[in-house]
Amino acid sequence: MVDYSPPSDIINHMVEHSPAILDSVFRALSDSTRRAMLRQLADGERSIGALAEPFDMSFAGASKHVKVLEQAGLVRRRVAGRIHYCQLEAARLAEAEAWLRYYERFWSTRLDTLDALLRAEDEEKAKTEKGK
Amino acid sequence: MVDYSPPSDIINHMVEHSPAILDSVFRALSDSTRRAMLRQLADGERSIGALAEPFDMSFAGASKHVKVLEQAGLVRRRVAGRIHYCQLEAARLAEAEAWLRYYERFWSTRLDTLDALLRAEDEEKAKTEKGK
DNA sequence: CGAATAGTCAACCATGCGGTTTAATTTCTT
DNA sequence: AAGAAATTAAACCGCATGGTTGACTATTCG
Repeated sequence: MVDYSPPSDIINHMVEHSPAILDSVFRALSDSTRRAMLRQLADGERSIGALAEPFDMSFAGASKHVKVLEQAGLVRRRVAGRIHYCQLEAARLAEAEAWLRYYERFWSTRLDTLDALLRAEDEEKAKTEKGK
Repeated sequence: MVDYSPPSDIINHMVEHSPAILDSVFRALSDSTRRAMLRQLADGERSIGALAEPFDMSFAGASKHVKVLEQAGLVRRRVAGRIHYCQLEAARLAEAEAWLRYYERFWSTRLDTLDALLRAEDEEKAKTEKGK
């Protein structure tokens, strides 16, 4: 059985990776407006205007939120004419999750239920979200 | 096969739970000093002083960080005489992780490798960390 | 061309943050 | 009882934040 485990400096890199990146990712996630934007983006590409619409907030305000998400690497922007389309970017969220997951091991693990619960909702969500 | 899947309002509760709580948790995690403190706490209870020690920072400064962690529900405090002992509190980290995990499904899933990688390091870490 | 649309930029405001210092409180030690 | 130790509290500083408004740029539509 070959040892596929990575050198521990890679692990260390992931656990206290580039602190600045984790800083910006967690910071970006610490605002419920931005989290809601990410949730919208989970359903696919959205223009800035479309992202702004659900919130009682100026266009410029939304634009600033998107910039925060973008600078944290959570969102990629594709400019098409005068419209800026935003897309979820997985990698950075994955880093944040990796950080959390690392610590999961140290706590008691009642988290598994929670996890299962979310995964169970998988198909169901996919269905119900269709008619939005 | 019985349906164990929870009503979707529970899921909703978990995905955009109490926004204020997720706000405070992610905010607390957005500072590398506080993340380092949590990492210390992953090895067990620590006094405020012990938590402050690795950082070139005043006692009061560290105390404020701990308060942020505490108010986010990430840390519990046990006062014994003049010493305040801090302990990792799993639940809130779990909520944050649940939020992230929910979105994981929407991205591509190269994250599994990352996960496996961290879990592989499991025993190894336990060994090497002994001589600290 | 001219007007509407999508978005940014800059200035501004109030608030909060990370950090300090100094003072106060409580507990342990002697 | 006196003093040291562990910690909080309060006041303060500089800077970032979330939000606004108003002016500006670029693109599309008629």
